[in-house]
Amino acid sequence: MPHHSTYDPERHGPRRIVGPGFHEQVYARVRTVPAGRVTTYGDVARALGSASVARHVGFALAALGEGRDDVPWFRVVNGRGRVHTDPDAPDGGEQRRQLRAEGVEVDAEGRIAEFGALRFLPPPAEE
DNA sequence: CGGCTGACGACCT
DNA sequence: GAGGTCGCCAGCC
Repeated sequence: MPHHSTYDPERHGPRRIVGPGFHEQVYARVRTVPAGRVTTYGDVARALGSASVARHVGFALAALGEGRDDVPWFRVVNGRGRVHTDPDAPDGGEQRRQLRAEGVEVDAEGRIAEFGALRFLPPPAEE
């Protein structure tokens, strides 16, 4: 252990909650988000037991291939209610298109309208 | 086996 | 606002 760590369990949750099969656990939590609602990377991380793995939630979703339509990845946005950037897409990209298709308003900046009301917290994962 | 890649979030300047 | 640091690590080559 580093004798001088900035790690704070109050803020980050327990260490080393990520393990083999982590991606599948992420996918299972994301599947709990109903159509027309959104959640955040951090919310999924907390549902899995540790806020500090929000980044890995993103990694897991990034690892989804084209052929993985059983995971509604597009319902996951960042903690400020914005979709992950689709820089070169004139229409805002696939995520916005999919969200709009289920009635979620997304502005030109990628912001979700009524984010607070649409935000869905995935239930905690079971052991 | 080692090295690299990768969709965040909280806090700081 | 914008930018940097650091917390976190599986999966794939």
